[in-house]
Amino acid sequence: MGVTKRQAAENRKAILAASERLFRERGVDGVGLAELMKEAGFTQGGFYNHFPSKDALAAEVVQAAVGRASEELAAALAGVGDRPGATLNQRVDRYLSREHSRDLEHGCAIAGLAVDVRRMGDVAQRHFGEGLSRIFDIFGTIANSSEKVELDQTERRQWAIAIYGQMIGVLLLARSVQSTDPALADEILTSGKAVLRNVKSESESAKQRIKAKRR
Amino acid sequence: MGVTKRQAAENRKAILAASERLFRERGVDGVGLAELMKEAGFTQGGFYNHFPSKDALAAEVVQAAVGRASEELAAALAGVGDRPGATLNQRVDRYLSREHSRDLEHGCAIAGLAVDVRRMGDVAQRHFGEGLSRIFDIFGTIANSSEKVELDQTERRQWAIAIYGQMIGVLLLARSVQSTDPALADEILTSGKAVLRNVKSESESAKQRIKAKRR
DNA sequence: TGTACATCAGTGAACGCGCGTTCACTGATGTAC
DNA sequence: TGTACATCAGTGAACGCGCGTTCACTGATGTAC
Repeated sequence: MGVTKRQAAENRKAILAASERLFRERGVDGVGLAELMKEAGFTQGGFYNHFPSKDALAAEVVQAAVGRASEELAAALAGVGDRPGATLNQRVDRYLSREHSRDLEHGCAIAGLAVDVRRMGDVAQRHFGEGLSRIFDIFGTIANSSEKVELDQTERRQWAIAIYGQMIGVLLLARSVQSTDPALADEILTSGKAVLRNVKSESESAKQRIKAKRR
Repeated sequence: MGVTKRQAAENRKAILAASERLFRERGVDGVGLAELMKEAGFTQGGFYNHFPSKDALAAEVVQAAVGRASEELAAALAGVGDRPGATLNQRVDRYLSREHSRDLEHGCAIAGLAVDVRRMGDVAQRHFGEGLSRIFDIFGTIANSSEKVELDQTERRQWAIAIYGQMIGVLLLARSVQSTDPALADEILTSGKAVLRNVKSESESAKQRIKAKRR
């Protein structure tokens, strides 16, 4: 229909954004290209002007989503961005909030894509792994906010992996039942928050153990 | 072809078993009925002699899988079954082992189905929720194996939810990258085990916090 | 700056294919007498 | 116990449908002169 290059680039972004929403909600196999293009505001045939295949789209969606996730985390922990200086406790409370649990489309990209990425192509999975590894490093910078035990970078990563894993596991369990048993979902979130409360002290024993294991 | 009632019942079980394997590996949307029936040793048309729809099959697969999971857990913790008296540490080590991480078809049903069940019908999701809740209660019985802090049944559930959530989250993160970055997958599993080592002491602070919150 | 033409993002129909489901048919099993 | 018939698990072809992908076409944008 004739469109400026700038407009075409924006349309491409619209397709990526629509795809991410739909893929998170229903999985890559759960959405067809026709619906996906309609959601972005276009007709089916135009898809291949922007992406060589559905698989390539999925890979780019993953790359963009985890890239954004790691940037947002870095910004939040640096005290800049729209939520400056959020403490770890606040982060946990928000992460395990009912709102985040129910917002599949915009929530944590790692939790939203972790299982599905296993069924995407290798390129998507590599992008995911790179983002995940970055996030572990960034998240690990919180570890030394308690002074009782100081961890080096490798140890901080171990700590980050275990705590981040716990947050994701609790979130995914809550999501798995929230539409048919919201009370159970709430109980799961609340229990996770109770145990993760004051993560600094919670993780002191974890830190001790990491230290002990490395000697 | 004419088959005894006993044989027909066994064939039905074969369809369920094949479906569970394929659904865990590729998701319900990732497998067609033709392939599924072939895997079970039959032709496509016979499917509807056993199940009213693919959706009903998925629901029954979930029910059977989580039912078996909770029974096995109960048996293991009671010190009977083929792995009598396994300590919690041993359980964690096995749960976060490379072998369990790579055995998608036969491993923990909760971890294997948690995300997919969200996209199945309500019946499947309700079966999952019931099994999950049962597992929390059973798993919670380990909580009092340390004598420092005694928890009542409600508190033990909170503890179980958080620890089980951590195990599942770490496992799912490892699985998400294991085919393209096995080293990262191993690092995730190892980190999870390091932090969960001696879960009794790890969870002492969690228990303290649960107690403190309830007063 | 104005004209002529190539580019290429968009449309919408079509492709072959596999999907979930239905159906007519087969023939050993299971039942009624 | 033996015969006649109903049942129903299994087969394999067919149904309409939506899938990912391809294609001919359109027409404003972008470029060459």
